[in-house]
Amino acid sequence: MGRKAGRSPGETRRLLLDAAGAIIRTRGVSATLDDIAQQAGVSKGGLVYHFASKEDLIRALADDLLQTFRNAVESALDPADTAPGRLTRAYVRACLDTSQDERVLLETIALLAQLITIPAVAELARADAECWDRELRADGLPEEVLALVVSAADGAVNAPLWGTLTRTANLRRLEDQLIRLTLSDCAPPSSGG
Amino acid sequence: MGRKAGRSPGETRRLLLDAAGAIIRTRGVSATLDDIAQQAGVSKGGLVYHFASKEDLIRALADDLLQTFRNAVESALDPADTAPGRLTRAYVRACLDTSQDERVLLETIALLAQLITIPAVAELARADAECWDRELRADGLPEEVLALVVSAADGAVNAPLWGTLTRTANLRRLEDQLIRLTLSDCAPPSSGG
DNA sequence: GTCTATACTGTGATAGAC
DNA sequence: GTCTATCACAGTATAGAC
Repeated sequence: MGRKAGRSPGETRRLLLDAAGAIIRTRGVSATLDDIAQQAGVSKGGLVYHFASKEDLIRALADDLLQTFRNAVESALDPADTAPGRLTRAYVRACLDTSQDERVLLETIALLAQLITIPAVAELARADAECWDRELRADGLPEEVLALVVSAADGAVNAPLWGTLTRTANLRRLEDQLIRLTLSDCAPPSSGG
Repeated sequence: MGRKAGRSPGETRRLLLDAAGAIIRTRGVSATLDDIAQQAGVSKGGLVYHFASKEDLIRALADDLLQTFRNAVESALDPADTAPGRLTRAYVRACLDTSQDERVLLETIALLAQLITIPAVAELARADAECWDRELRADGLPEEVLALVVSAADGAVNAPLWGTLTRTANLRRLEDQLIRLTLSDCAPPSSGG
């Protein structure tokens, strides 16, 4: 039995991670390792070689997704924006971004919510949330504004999780409202664009 | 084998539902039917008699939790409040309610997020979300205010899902902010209680 | 009609062949 | 380093006691 693969271990890992994301998005966390391995073009044993257990695979996938979100926020940072609330505005833009085809980020969150079932992932998410809390608090915004804006952004991101169908136009308007809230304590929500 | 139980079928069902909630809260959706049955004091076969499959059990549990939230909002309705946004304010109060011991509601949401893994539950949640959307839109609030307030409330409810530890004082302040937003288009978030 | 006991099926995990 | 063979156990289905 056994064969050497025509690719590097790192490539196989990424292949398996992407396959896991695709399969679990469709069939939920109860998707079998067989299915995931097949999607990646390796055997089940091959998968288990790279990820000691299903939990290990899912934990790595969650880590990958958390990092993807962090990258999205970083990309949303406006270099010209140096005012207090700079990071918060990037956070809002990343959360409500509708430019990506098929709302990749929203799907990512929905997938993450599935993974969070696993205790190891929950712990990962907790540490990540704590990190965000620290960074956002240091962003220079009044606490009340920060709490309101971040809660709303989080709510919008979580909406698809609960089956709420959010239309692009509504997300854009909410994004504008939230950005305005970070720029002044009292932005009239009724004069929205 | 077999025995008549010293209780009605309905009581057994509720016993099993409560047990499922308790066990799944602790061990996740991967909790075994054996564990749940044992917690309820019946055999695994007995459980399967009342709920044809694990999916069926989880679907019933989700339905029960959705109804619990709906009841919470109804209880939060202020009889003296007849102004536009009446339902929205109850929704906010129910979402941010910290009076219940151990934040039962927040735990309920976290549990629901676990259950939503199952496709049948996702469909249930979608229908429920659509229902809320319809009712809240008919609540007489400007669309921009509604979207902002509901998103923020949803975000606060979902926060524990992501491991964010929300302190009671912060939730109270956010609740005040959101209620004020439903009463005027421009409530200064900085004068919070 | 309700339930217990138990056998069946398929999944995740492991040991070891190549 | 990769994969096959196999094991242990969870979810499901069924038989039959009350």
